[in-house]
Amino acid sequence: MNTPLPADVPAARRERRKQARPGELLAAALDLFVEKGFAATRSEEVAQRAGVSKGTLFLYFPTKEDLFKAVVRENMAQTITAGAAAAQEFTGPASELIPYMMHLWWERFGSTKASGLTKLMMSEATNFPELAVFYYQEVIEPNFRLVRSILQRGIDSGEFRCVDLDYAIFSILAPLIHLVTWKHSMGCCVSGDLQLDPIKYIATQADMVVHGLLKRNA
Amino acid sequence: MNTPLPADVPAARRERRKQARPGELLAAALDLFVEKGFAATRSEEVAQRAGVSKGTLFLYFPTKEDLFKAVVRENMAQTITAGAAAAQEFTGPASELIPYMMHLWWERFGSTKASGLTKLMMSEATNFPELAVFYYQEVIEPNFRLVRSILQRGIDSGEFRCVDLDYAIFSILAPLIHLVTWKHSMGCCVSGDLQLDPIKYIATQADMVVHGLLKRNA
DNA sequence: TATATTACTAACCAATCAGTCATTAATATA
DNA sequence: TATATTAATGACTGATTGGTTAGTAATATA
Repeated sequence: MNTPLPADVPAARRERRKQARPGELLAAALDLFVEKGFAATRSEEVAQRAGVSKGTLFLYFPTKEDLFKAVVRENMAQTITAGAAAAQEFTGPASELIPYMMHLWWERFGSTKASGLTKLMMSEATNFPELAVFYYQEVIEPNFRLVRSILQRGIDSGEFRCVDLDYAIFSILAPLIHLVTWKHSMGCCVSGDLQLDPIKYIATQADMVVHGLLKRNA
Repeated sequence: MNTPLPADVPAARRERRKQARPGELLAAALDLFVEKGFAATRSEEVAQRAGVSKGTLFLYFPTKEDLFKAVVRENMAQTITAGAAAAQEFTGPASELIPYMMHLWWERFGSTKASGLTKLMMSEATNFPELAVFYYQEVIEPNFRLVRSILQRGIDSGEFRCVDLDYAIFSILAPLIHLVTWKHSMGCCVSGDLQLDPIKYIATQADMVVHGLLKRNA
């Protein structure tokens, strides 16, 4: 009866910050989608983590799907072009460009939270076909082109064997994709014995693919 | 009022087949889980496809999670040991064993419906940690051992360079996993231009990794 | 044919959760 | 200070769906 109400504990003041909300919601959604997947993430949780009510979330993103799409779009825009520029500037032989680019990729993308989107897209592709197409055009295809151009460079310079580029690119990409995919799936569960060192993993894979590409000195 | 009931159209007779149900339910669940993912698959759909009511499904599998676990266990048991036997019997050099095993893997597993479980486990690992551990122990770890032994064979015979086995195995495994993962995710959506020929893909990857492993003839 | 057993069903329940909307309060403006 | 505007809330809803159970009918047995 007489128990006083929690008084006016600030209890999260009701702030009006129209500018900041979308970004904060997207960041919270990225965290949770990566951590729990799309279906298992409750929209109220996203709102909570962003420090707003569920109503506010739907004020900025009409549906959960729209939120998901915005998360993917948001976090893919930047990293795409940066790599191409780095490759352009590199002046050494292709056999050194490959390990360089692979390490750069890890540093700029693989080791960041955004790499969780790789697994996320894989998991949800069939449930969001249009988004998968977007992701393919905006992320995958550009990466294919970049890797293809690097291989072409090595072939043109006479370093590399003449391989079918459309298939050889996966010797570089598959190990990288596998690394981040593992990190965000099995890697969380079997914390046991087999801990991979990402740097060593990439160094090994780069070495292997370069050896695989180099012409054999007769 | 007088509209006659649908008479006694057979309308799916009510059969009692205790023996056959579990297998049929597992088959239906495999189809749907692979096609739509765990969360997006409705248990009633599974029952329907198996030709029974939802109640019957829960008669044989107490929860949806149990059904999922049973599907994974069911479809992983066989394929594991077959590969090891094939490797044992092979008598040629390791450089030929690798492409042989990779093609065999495609024929026996990659091209079958069961390969969808690879992607499924990846997607659901964090939601089913215990199942992920099971999958790791029963599927992944044995495969690691098999590939490691193949590489060891090539090193022992003097064909291959001395590489770190725990990392080199991914030069073989990552491209294979990537192939089936792609097939069951992006592959469904971007039916467009880039159609990979699995056989050629595997041949290319095998060639690349063998080149990467072989000692360079001075 | 009569009775007992149980595989199977379908209607049902309870919980979950995406999305809504009337209300509230923080700011802008007069 | 008074009024208008709108960002933010949270209680609510409607639809979905995992799981239950009382009852039904197919088989076994006598």
